[in-house]
Amino acid sequence: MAAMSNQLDTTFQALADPTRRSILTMLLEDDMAVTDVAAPFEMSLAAISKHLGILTRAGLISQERRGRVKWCKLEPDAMRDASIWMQSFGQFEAVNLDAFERFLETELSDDD
Amino acid sequence: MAAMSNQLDTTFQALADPTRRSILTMLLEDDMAVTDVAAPFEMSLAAISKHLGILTRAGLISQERRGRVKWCKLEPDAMRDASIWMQSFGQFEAVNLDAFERFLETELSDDD
DNA sequence: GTTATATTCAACCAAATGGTTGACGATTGT
DNA sequence: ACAATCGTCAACCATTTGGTTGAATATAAC
Repeated sequence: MAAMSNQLDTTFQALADPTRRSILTMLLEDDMAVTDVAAPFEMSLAAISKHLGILTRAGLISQERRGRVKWCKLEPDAMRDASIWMQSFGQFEAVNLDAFERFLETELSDDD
Repeated sequence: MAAMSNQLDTTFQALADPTRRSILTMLLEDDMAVTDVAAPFEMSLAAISKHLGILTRAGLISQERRGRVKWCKLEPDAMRDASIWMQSFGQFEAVNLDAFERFLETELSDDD
C-alpha cells in the first residue's frame, strides 16, 4: 500500500540493516568518500551506493560532491526522534559506553 | 543472503512498521488480548496476529495464553540495546570522542 | 585527447514483507 | 450437544528490499 511513511518508519527501516549500521559506525570516525565506504564490504559499489541513498533519504547522513568524489557525513541528529520514541517506553540507564562497545563488537564481528 | 540477523536487525525491523509501533504504544497502558489489540485497526485479525508474532520474536512483547484468550504484554527491556546503540551516536559529540575513536580503531583493525 | 577514477543508473532477479481469505483447533457459554 | 468466540495456519498475492551486472556520466590525470 501507499505506505505514507513517516519519519520513524524511515529511520527505523534504515537502521534495520547491518550494512547500513556498519556504515554509520564507520562514519563516526570521519567523513568518507563513497568508494572508501564500500571498500570493507563484500558487495558491489552499486549496492553500497543504494544503501547510502537510503541513509541519505532518512537524513542519517548527508552527501556533498566535491569534484568527482562524493563525501558522506554522519548526521546523528536524525536519530533523535526515534531515540526519544524508544526512551518513552522506559527509562534506560543513561548511555552506557561499555554496553555500546559490547554491541558494537557483536555488530562488527557478525556481518560478514 | 546470509541473513545472519542479529538482535539489532530484529529490533529495528520490528519497530519500522507503524502498526507495530501503535500496538506497542497501546500496550504501554495495559496488557491486552489479541482481539482487543486488533480492534482499532482496519486490517484482519490474522494480519495483527502476524504483527504480534513479529513483536514476540523480537522480544518486544510476550504472549501468555489463559483459556482461549492470549494476553499481550509489553517488554520494553527489549528496546534497551537498540536504544543504547542509537543514543551513543548522539552522545559522542558531547562526551569522550577521543576515547571512543581509539576504541573504534582497535575494533576495526581487528576485523575478522 | 585519451584514459582512468568515482559514482550513479537501468534492468533484472530472488527473497522478504505485509496484506488477504477460508479453514481449522481449542475453549467457553447455552 | 451445539453454537459462538479466540486465535492461528496455509495458501495465495502484490509490493518492497537488497543484491547483481553492464552501460552511462562526470571529473581528474596524463
